[in-house]
Amino acid sequence: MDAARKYHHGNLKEAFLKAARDLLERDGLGGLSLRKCAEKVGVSHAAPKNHFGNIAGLLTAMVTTGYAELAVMMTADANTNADRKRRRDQALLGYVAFAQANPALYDLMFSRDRLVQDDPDLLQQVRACFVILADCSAELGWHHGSLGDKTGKGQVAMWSLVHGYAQLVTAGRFKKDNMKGLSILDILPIIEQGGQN
Amino acid sequence: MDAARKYHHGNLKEAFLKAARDLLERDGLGGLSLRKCAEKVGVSHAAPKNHFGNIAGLLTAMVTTGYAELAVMMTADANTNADRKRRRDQALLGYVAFAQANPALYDLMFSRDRLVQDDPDLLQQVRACFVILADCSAELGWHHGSLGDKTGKGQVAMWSLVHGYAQLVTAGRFKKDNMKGLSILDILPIIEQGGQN
DNA sequence: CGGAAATATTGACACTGTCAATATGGGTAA
DNA sequence: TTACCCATATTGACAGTGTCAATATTTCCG
Repeated sequence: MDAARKYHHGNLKEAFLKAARDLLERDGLGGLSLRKCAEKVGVSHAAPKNHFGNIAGLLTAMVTTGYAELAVMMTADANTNADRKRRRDQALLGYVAFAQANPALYDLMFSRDRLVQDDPDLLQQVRACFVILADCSAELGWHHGSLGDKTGKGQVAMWSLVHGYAQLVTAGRFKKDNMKGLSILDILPIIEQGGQN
Repeated sequence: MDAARKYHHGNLKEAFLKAARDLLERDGLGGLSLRKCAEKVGVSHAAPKNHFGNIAGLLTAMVTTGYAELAVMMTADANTNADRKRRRDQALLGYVAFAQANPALYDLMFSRDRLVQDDPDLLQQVRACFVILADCSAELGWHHGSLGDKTGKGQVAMWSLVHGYAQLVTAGRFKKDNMKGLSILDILPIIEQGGQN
């Protein structure tokens, strides 16, 4: 039997996730509800309970796929033979591009009280993204950061900078004329040794 | 007549803001509702409408006071004769301290779809905080940033770094052993020229 | 004093998440 | 095939939510 038609409806879980994703980016988090998802998919209002338990479970599952996509965006051209600096730049550009393409989802990915914070799948995907970022900080010219860095300063700085930049950009906080054209790569040199590039 | 007893109830607006603030930090954003605020204050469930219009108005007013408090935290000892570097450090420490003391409120202060984004009072308080941060970036040794900087790179980098750090810290994202003891001042040298201090 | 305006209450409505009870269908062992 | 079990889905109900219109109450001010 077709794996996509294994249940009464089919892959209802994935259908819910897709519906929720659409509603989230179209109407924002306030426009997303379990009942709207169910109606959009064409099932009863209580159907999500079987697959996600409650709304936190649905949001957590959706956010988990978000982190997976974020990792993909950061490593999209890692198979090319680009040099390390170019791969690092691509990862950071991919990070910001993901946030800009999915602003409401990105916000939700850092929400504290709407998710199941200790969900194993979620934690795994978060860690995967962090590892990629840690590699980026290791490839900077900082005298602090490296992959084997015991202080962790490089990772904390890189994680903070790119997350803060992504969140503020998607929130429209950089609208002044002298900030409008900047990208993450424009401000990255500031955090390298002496702004050497 | 007493200004605090000018209306039927008294300063109901401020009473609502205080109740909302308490509920927010106690039960999180999910535990905050207009009706709970009204019950906590001792008035009817529709009373908030007269003062805030809707719940977005209440949250916006609360967030606006949050930005005002953030500005105070950043400039707490500005009247002392501390040197510029010390004032800059105090501003950044105050910023992070505010976020850690009010994690749920800090999150809400950067929410996109629960606030009235174009509220004049809100925009004014946000700008006031940004100006203080811009001063901090100007007092760094960067060859890019200064108050008269036309590129804005220094301000964007500083704003991104401290916001990202504050949000990630309050979200508990820096729990690995090599990150636990770090403060914003520990990672700040990384973004200065050559990490000279 | 008396009307006007600000402020607060009441009642209603649609919408939400969640739960218990029930129904439906597929998978599987006999 | 048949009969059963269990995963899956529906139904109906409930408390809680924000918002609104209509009404009531208090304060302000000419």
